[in-house]
Amino acid sequence: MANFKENSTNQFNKRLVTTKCPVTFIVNKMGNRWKPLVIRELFSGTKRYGELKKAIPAVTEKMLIQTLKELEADGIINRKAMPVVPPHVEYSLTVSGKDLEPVINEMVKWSLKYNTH
Amino acid sequence: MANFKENSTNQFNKRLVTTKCPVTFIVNKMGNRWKPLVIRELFSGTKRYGELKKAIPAVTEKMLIQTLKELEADGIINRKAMPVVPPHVEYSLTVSGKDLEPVINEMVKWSLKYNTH
DNA sequence: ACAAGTACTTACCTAAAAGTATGTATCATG
DNA sequence: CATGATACATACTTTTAGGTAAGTACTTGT
Repeated sequence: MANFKENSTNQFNKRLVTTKCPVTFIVNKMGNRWKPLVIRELFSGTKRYGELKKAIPAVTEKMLIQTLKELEADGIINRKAMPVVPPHVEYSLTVSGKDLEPVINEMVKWSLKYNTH
Repeated sequence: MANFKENSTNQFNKRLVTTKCPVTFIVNKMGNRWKPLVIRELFSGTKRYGELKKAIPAVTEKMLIQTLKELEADGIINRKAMPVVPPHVEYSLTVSGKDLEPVINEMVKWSLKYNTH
């Protein structure tokens, strides 16, 4: 019965790298599967939940909500819920979210140059 | 017994996002836990395997090798093995690897601005 | 009474990423 | 003949990101 201590090491390393490496820091904020697509949608302005869902058909509701919650918790998007029924919720980029544009532009430039599909 | 087809969906979505989203494309190439650290070391010039290991103490040999293999397979680094004993292997950035510098600079800029540890 | 519409929520599950522990090849040197 | 030095390799294990399936809340319209 091997005495595994992987859990602590894994979490320790994750935290270590996230706090010490700025690249990993930003990747954690916007590098998951659906985050870039959501951010991209919001670059063109405020969107409702249903609009985001329609714009990104492959994402499940669970993953979309989860993605939105994380982006909100990280201060990248704003969530504005209208107290009406049926519900009406609007998502938009915060200042730091809009500030991702030059970063993403550089990333896209590199990808277009080196992705020879 | 639920008829799970997650595997195919997961892989399908991964492929979909990687091919359609340039941000995900580049994140897949250099966004794993240890890749940015290795790339950063190589920005300052060619390094031996042992030097990389010493410069990044937290990484295990397995993960370092795996990281180097992937970076090599993706054309981001070069591996030059000298046929001597004990072995002498040198790693360096390729053109596309060096081309990551402006991208990484933008990423670092954003992180330093918004990481209020 | 019940369906429609919108934005979620939750319990459960799988595959992929990361980590552990240990072993390998080769030659020079003491 | 065993040890050191260097750069890996491999079998196994855990954590986590992502996915499935199904349900909830609230009100208006029929």
